[in-house]
Amino acid sequence: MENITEMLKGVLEGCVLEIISRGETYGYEITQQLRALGFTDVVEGTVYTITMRLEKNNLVDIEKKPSTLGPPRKFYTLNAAGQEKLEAFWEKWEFISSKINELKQIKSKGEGI
Amino acid sequence: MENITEMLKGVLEGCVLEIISRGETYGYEITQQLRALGFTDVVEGTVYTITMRLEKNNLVDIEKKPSTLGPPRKFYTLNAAGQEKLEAFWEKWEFISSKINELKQIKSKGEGI
DNA sequence: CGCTGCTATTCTGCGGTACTATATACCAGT
DNA sequence: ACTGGTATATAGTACCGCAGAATAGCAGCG
Repeated sequence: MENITEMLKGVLEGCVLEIISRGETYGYEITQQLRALGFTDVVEGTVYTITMRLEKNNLVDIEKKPSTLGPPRKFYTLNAAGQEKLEAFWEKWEFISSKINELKQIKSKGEGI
Repeated sequence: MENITEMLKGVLEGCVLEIISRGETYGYEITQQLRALGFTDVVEGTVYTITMRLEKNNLVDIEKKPSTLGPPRKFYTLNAAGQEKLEAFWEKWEFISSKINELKQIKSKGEGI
């Protein structure tokens, strides 16, 4: 999918929160999971800026662990604030999603508002 | 709904395209339709920047008509390029929407990817 | 040992988008 | 004259995802 970057704004962070909420994980793995999901063009740098933001806003706890496959990994887990943020994300998504689909349905029915 | 602004990026333009596609309309009316849809915090300035962008990218045709209720209105209609852009928007929306809902379903099922 | 390749984090600057706030214009009602 | 609704226009700000590169650690190969 080409050029979806603008539509990912505000959405990608929510995805990262959701992925972290499923269990302790680190930046590189998050990137790969996003790619597996279908967002194939997501690069490490993008995820990094998001995790940095989560750190800055105190939404995650951090633990550094050594790896046999390279440099040490920074593992993230959601804290209480992060959980709240995640729930807020899903509420916002529900809201916007329903509104857009409403608009789309009106489209298919060919009616005005 | 509070602070959904970041998640509206890239989406709002698509909504405006869709609204215009239903028939000739102008900035102020578009704003009101978006509010009626549920995006209550959208203001004229925001819509204006979008319509300006549509103009700049040659996605709309413009016709100025007098109004008895105030200054003249600038009516917009989609041209061929605008129609294409609109279709591309819905495709992107379908894509992202399905991916996010997939993530959400995994969430509710409590499974990993 | 030097090279390549994979894993993994970090840093910086950029472009695009919505929002804020304000100015301007026109008309109707009081 | 003044307020309020309609309507377009503009400058400035904040935020987010992305590109691109640097750095680090380990394994395998010739």
